[in-house]
Amino acid sequence: MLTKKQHELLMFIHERLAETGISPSFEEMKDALELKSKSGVHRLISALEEREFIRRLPNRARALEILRMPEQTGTQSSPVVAAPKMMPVAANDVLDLPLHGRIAAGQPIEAIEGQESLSVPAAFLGSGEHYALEVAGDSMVEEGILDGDYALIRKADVAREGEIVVALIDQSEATLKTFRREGSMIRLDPANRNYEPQRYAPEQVAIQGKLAGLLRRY
Amino acid sequence: MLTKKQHELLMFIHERLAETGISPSFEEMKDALELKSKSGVHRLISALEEREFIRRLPNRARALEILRMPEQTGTQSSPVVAAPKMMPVAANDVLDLPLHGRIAAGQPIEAIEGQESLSVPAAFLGSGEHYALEVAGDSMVEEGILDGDYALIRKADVAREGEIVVALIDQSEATLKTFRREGSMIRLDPANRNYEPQRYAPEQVAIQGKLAGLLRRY
DNA sequence: CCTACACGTTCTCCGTTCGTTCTCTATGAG
DNA sequence: CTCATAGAGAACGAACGGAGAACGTGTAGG
Repeated sequence: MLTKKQHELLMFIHERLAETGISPSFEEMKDALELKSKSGVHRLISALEEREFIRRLPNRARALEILRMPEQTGTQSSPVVAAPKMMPVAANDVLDLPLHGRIAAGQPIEAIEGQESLSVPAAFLGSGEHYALEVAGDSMVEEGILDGDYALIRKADVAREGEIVVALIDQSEATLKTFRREGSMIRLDPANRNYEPQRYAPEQVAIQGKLAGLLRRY
Repeated sequence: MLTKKQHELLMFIHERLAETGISPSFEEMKDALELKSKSGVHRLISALEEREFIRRLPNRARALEILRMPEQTGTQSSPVVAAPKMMPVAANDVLDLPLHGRIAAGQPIEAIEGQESLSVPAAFLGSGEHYALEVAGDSMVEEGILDGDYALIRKADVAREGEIVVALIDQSEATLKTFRREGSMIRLDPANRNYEPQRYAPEQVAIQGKLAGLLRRY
């Protein structure tokens, strides 16, 4: 799927993201690959984007996001049937997302007994690994996320400004909030006037995924 | 399904991908199969592609991707030709709902050219006939229904107090609103302070369905 | 508001790698 | 025999990757 340089660059980005949470600039990638010009980096990035390994916001600085890593990472969780070996999803299929529990403002995710799951058309999600959470509480009502909705979450450990994320605070409480940076701090904004934004040091916050979709039943 | 050479090549690609995450070039495959020309490789690759074992980006270097492996993993159902017989909906299936268009407050449904459709897990809907509409506008934001969401509608011609319905007014304008009665009149309530409830005589209003679900993509 | 700075984007030029296509030949199955 | 599969070899063009420079765009500071 990838050429050596593309692979090398992807690894570098992944490393940086894991370490600092900030994506490298073109300049930094240029140095890391020992190039003397950014144009090559640009082409590599475009190739990775085309192949859906990364995503980015055009004209935004350091706005890279990794969607998946090449092969290896046996992270796939096909819990129901004895997993074969993570085929890339045939585009027209249904995915059974594991329903990990309920998520509320300020409470840990309640584990759901008996591993339920939720079927979603694969075409509805991007690539990457996903899971589902039932939303509890009204902290995101102003974003149209209501109590009882099912949030479809794409696993990720970094987030960009303004994205809605599942964040684990102090390794104990998981919450669904809008992610923002404020200086060196991280701010998690609810979408409900009755609740206050919360500020944390980066070490306190672990991103567990980003909101990728929403299902509601009436 | 595969000839010996095709199988051999597939195995080689799979191995390389698992080990390095980088797909082999034609040159490398040529060597691995102990050929002296790339043309044979090309034909093998084409055969594998045709049989849907691999996928690739045309004219891109090292852009191979394995879709499945031969035999064992009987999980795959040849996606294209499959399923001529599944009339009764197996509970774990996807339904393709016709996407009839966009619906806004106060405008007729815009027909969508080219009959798109939206896949939804059958389990997610109750019984009955359904279709989908894309929501336009913000008239239902306070119910958590946002611009761009997909509303899943169950066909119906009557509604009960408080249900959210697709209503056709004077045979011309379709709108998504909460259904209420007020004396002998019908009142359609938006969920947005900026808009006013509207009152109609029963003859003016034809119910076209009730809101049964909602999908949103982020 | 304006300016500077940091970054991303695009272009041209060049050499290398890689995929594509064509022609001609060989072999085994039915 | 014919047909499908497979191989050799060569010619060609497209994509890849690198260098260097110029140009845009967002953000922050004065």
